[in-house]
Order: sequence, then structure tokens, then C-alpha cells
Amino acid sequence: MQRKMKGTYDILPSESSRWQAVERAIRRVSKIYNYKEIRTPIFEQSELFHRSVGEDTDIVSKETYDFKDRGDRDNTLRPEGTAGVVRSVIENKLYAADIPVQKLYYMGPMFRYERPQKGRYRQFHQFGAEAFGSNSPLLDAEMISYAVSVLKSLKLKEVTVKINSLGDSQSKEDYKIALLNYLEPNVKHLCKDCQTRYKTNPLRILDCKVDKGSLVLKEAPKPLDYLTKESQEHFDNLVKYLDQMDIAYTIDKALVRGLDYYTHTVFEVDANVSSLGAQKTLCGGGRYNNLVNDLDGPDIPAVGFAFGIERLLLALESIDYKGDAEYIHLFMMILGDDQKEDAAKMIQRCRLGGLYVDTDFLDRSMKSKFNQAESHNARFVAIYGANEKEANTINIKDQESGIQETIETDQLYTYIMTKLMEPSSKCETCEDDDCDDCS
RNA sequence: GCGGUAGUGGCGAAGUGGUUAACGCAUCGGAUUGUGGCUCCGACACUCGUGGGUUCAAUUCCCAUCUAUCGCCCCA
Repeated sequence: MQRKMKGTYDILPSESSRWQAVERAIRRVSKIYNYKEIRTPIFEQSELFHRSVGEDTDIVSKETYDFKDRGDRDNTLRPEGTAGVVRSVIENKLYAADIPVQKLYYMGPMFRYERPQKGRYRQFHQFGAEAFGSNSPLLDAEMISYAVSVLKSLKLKEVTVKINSLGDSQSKEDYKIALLNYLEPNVKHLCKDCQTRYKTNPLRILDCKVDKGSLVLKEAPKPLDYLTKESQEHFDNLVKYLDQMDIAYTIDKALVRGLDYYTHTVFEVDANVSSLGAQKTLCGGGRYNNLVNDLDGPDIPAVGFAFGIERLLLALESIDYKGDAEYIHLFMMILGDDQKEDAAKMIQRCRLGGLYVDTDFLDRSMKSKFNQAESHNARFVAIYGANEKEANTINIKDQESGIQETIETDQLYTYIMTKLMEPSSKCETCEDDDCDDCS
């Protein structure tokens, strides 16, 4: 049997309504914040990711899906979304468009060659947003609010926002020197990984889980202590705005994030949900004021975030979030071959009118037809056999009320439409958490 | 890349070195030749992830491999 590739999975019909619900929520919130969708290729020149994400990050050094094409070019399946978006903004000169601040979002598959586990796959999906052209902390605050709103719109309440600032290039450089100086006599007390990080990516030592409790790290200098005046101001303003927007956050002085390109604000949103295990970070983001310039674009600042959609869905599972209920309006029950012509005509009429219609294609028993109608969650079942054909009528049963009526065949569509217009006693799309009718 | 656990019908899940591989759910047929959801009866795995080895005999033991899962690393 052919099997799927390691770390990939199929989104089956039973799951897709949940995906659609999440995607719809994302698009709706994006509209509210006035972000426009951008769709970039899922592969790019390998060099793009090396230059943007950072040569020494794990993502680039050991997790990319690389391949050579027939023209001997080096390609990489995108491991994250920002690089491609930045490339596109530069290449299409979106920074020169009549809208001075470009606010973009994307959604789609990403690829990392990793050992799969729950909530982590080789082909996974991200939803992310990027805003270009402003260094205002108001935009940082908007980003964080945007991310939180997506979670709120999905009714996820148990979330924590952590923020920190790395400052501008000057701050980052000052801090790095201070950290290296501080750690130098203590390197041998750090874990093995951190001894490597000391040389390659010292900032990441800060949020090492092994050394977390150690005195060395607790007393280590933090990025916030080395902010330049402007950087400090930026961060102070962000905090003020978040307070005014009534967005709960905690300042995590050890938060540094894994990608090289961040400056100033960095943030993470965690779900406090046991089912996520080690993968509780739903969203990570921050400001990257130098990346556009580093990739040969103009010197314009930017800020963004990315969500892992699989993790979002996992978190939703724990709050028992369901996608939209699947249903059809009509299940046409055809009894006897001689009735199929008329039935085909009636089905077509209803579908042209926009009704969701299905029927039994296996000539199974009436019992089975009812069972099929039930599993399709049909509101109405229409029964058409020899007797009805004779009388030019059709029996139609409302599965919700159990009431069955006999009507003229040419009244079928109108009958269903009329019934659907009547207010339902059921509370189907209730938005109110405290509604007594919802169970 | 490293370490632990697991792999039996569509799903869940027993089981054993020896020849009919329990059971539950789902599905299908019938009782009820045109009104389902309850009940009863019946059907449903040339086969126990894949490949190889040990053995007279392997689903069971051994090795490899694949996949899943948990943790590490890292990240979303």
C-alpha cells in the first residue's frame, strides 16, 4: 500500500469543516484589522531563507526541505512565511504603493524536516501577518491585539501573551557583548547545548529549559537592561497602548525567539491547555526593522506574527470547539427504477434553486435510505414511489418535527423553501455563551 | 539528530509457538416485499504494519525497516 510521507497527514472530510471554521474566523478578524491576503509560492531560492531566517538557526541548518530542480538551482520549501512575503514586497515594490503602510496576511502550508510529534508535522500550516512601513509601537500593539482577537473569535480564553524587547541594532549589540562578558567565566556551568550556543547564538541561552533555574541565568543581564533611549521609549509606548487596549500580557525578560531577524518587540501567545504538551506556543512574532533592508530592499521597518494552525486546532479540541454542523436540505428517496426520471428532474430543480440535495445511488432498502438520510443530517426526506407517481404527488417528511405531508410534485421546491424560512425552534448558530438553549 | 512506548477488521480492543483469531461499536441483509432510529436473527480479518530469520510449525520469539505516539533539541 502506498502510504503518506512521514510527518504529513490528510485532512479528511470529517475534519475539514473545523479547518474551514478556523480559516473563516481568521479572514473575518483580518478584515476587521484591515489586513489583505497575500499568496506567495511555497518554494523559493534557498538563499532567501539562509539570508532571512539566519544561517545558524536550527530551521536553516537542519530543518529545511531542499531540492535541486532540473536547472540545477537550489530550491527550498518554505519553512516559514515571512521571508517569502518580504521578498514579494520588495520585488513588487509594494512599499511604494499608494497605501503607505502595507498590512498583509497569509495562510498556507510550510515545511520543516523534523521528527514529527503531536502538533508538529513536516508539512504544517501557518497563518501569519506582516505590516511594513511603520516603526510605530502602535502597530506593534495592533499586531498583538490582532493575534489575540483571532483566538478570542475562536472562543479560546486560556491564553497568555508574553512580551519583551530586544531593542534596535545598537541595543542588541551592546547586550550581546554584555551577555558574553557575563557568561564567559560561567560557560562551563551551562548545559552542553548552551556551550555551543555561546558561540553560535548566545541570545538563545536565555530561554534554555535546562539552565532555566540556574543562578547563572537568573542573574544574567537581560536585553531590557541594555535598550537605547529610543528603544526604551518604543517599548514603554507599546506597554501603554496595550494597557489602554485592555490586553493582558506579562513581560518576560528572557523571551528572545529563535529567528535572527527580530529587533525591538518580540512576543508569544501560549495556550494554557494540557492537550498541547510541549507545543503550547500558538503564536510567535515580533518586529524586524532590518530584514527588508538586509534582503536588498529599502530601509523600511516591519512587524509580524505567525500562528501554527495545527496547534490552534489542537487547542480548540480541548475546549470542544466544533466546526459548522454538516447537513443537507433534502434527501430524495426513490422507490423503483421507473421513478428515477421524475426524481432526477425534481432533484435538479431543487439544486438549481440552491438547495443541498442528495439521494441513494445503491438502490438499497428503505431502511438503509433512511439511515443514509440520517447520516447526511437531512432536514427533509422526500419519498417518491409508484403510488406517488400515479397521483402526481410526493411525500415529504420533516426530520426535525417528524411531520409528513403529501404535496404535488411541482410544489416540492417551493414547499421546502417555505419551510426553511420559518423560524426554527432550534438554536443553531448561537453566539452567546450563556444561552440556556445550547447544550 | 537522540531516547522511551506501540502497530491485530472501518473504529475500539482481547489473545496464543500448533492449525475455526474473542468481544464491543459501526456497516450490510432479514424479521418488517413502501416509512428508519428499539428489539431479535444472520453476515462481515485466505489474516495479526512491512521484509527477513529461528522453528516441523510464528500473529506470537529474534533482527531490520516503516509508521504513530511521548520526551529531548528546536519551533508554530
